[in-house]
Amino acid sequence: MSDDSSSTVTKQRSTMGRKRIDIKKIQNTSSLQVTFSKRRTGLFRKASQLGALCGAEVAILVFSPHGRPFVFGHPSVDSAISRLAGTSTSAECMHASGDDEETHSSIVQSNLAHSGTTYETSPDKEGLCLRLRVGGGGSMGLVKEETQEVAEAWSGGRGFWWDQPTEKMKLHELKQFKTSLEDLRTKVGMQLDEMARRKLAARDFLGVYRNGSCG
Amino acid sequence: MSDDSSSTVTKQRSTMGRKRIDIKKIQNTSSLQVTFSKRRTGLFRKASQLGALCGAEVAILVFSPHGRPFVFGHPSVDSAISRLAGTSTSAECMHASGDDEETHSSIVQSNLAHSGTTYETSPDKEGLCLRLRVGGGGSMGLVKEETQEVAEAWSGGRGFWWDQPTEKMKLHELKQFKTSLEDLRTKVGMQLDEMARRKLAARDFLGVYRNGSCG
DNA sequence: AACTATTTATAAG
DNA sequence: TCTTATAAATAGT
Repeated sequence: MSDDSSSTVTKQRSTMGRKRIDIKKIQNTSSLQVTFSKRRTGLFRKASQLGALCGAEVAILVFSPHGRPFVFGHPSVDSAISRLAGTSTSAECMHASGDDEETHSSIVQSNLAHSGTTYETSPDKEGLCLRLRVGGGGSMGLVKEETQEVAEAWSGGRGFWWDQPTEKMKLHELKQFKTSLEDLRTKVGMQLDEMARRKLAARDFLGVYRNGSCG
Repeated sequence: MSDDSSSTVTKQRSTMGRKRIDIKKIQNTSSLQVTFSKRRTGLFRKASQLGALCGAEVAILVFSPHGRPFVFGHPSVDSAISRLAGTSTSAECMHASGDDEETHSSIVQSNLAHSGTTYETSPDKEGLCLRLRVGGGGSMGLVKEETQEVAEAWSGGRGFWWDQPTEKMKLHELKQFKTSLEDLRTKVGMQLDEMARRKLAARDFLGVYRNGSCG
């Protein structure tokens, strides 16, 4: 607006700006990687916002085209899926558990990939660290060692600790994840039973009232 | 630009436009619901785009603040999580399986909630329906019944079929989901073993070369 | 990784 | 649900 206006100096745009793209598989390998990276980040950001704004439980699993797994959970990496499982069983209980002591502000993100484990937290980084310490129950004798590595990474000062290649923490995460999955599977199984039970109950109900006045 | 310009008629803006918001829990119940709905839709859209653009496998679980579960999977509802599990085992196999016959164009969405099971597809609704027919293997003798209900819902014409209260299909989905989870758990367990194995290998490697010239 | 023109998502109404 | 003004995400460089 406030430039010299009528000059003929056609100022070169530094970029062509964003272009519209078709939503179909990107063929160029390098741009695919860039896009995947950007969009996965964006997806996780959106998920964390959904969790924070609405108090929703969110879990995302993404496998990159190369096969690397990425996991996102709100409100925390090691509890999101299990909490999700916990609330998934019965809708009746959910209203209550959905609102209690949510750590809405925490944004947690985990890459289980070879590229290294990553976590991000907004405010309560210490809370996350603590959570990691408390961790999986430690019956495998590795938890302490992992915790140590986490702690060291934290106190490192320069560079974010999630940039450290922490093989041990990846193991830790996977253990958590596995446990959570087992829990979730159990809960889903219970819900199946519950639904089967209700179906039978409904059948009985319909049987009893099939000539009744409740229609 | 081309309106009567110098008139003093200050045209009322129909809206104040979008406003910036803090990412913290929305207190107003109704706006929370609206926001949850919009943003969950947006999240699923982003996920489907990520899947389509990059050939990534994506699974999302969301529990609304009210406790209703929503599931998204790419490339399809009943296969996404299991495919995810299938590709999660070894990175080597993934590159291959990531590219074959992806139904990138399909956007599939499922609500397991009481509000009724919902699916959405962009182009290949019939493909989805077919997929549902082929479904879980049917050793429980319920699949056929479920399929029937799906088919009926489809042919209903007016109103989207996912508005139908299809208790049976929810059962179907849950079965699929449970199976997928079992598979995924198994695969995660295998990956744990794999990582443990690699760690030992690395230790051996480091042991062998601890005095070598590779540093 | 940073930049920016543009598209896309979405808060309000 | 529909619209609109604006914020936010992101494609291409």
